Amino acid sequence: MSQFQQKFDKGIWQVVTKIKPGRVMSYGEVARMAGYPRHARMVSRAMSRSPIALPWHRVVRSNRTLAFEVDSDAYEKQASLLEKEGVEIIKGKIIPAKTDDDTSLDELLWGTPK
DNA sequence: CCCTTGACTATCT
DNA sequence: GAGATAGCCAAGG
Repeated sequence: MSQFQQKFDKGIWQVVTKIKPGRVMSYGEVARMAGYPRHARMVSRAMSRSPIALPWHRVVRSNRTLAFEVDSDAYEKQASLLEKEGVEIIKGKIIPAKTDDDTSLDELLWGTPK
């Protein structure tokens, strides 16, 4: 396993685990937050390799749709996990659940309020 | 080394 | 809004 992978994976996991229930982030956003711009495609790789339980279902495409084929088992699985958290999926589009907590992910990770 | 593969994105028709 | 297109970049053959 390359050294890049080890560092990258760790960064990605750290970001993904901090996504709150009912909220979602795109692959590109996760990659950027972890400090790896333009590595959206690597995010999926990192998640499938995760040794720990990861809320992978909260990571979606930038256009707010699931990254799997609509008919696939994986799609149904992710959709049900999200709906269980109050997320709505209408016409394939993801509508995040309402929350009172407006703390941004940036604050959670870097403690730097806007 | 060259080529293909993605749980991706941004942009243009 | 749906397709097509062109970037993207590490991994694996």
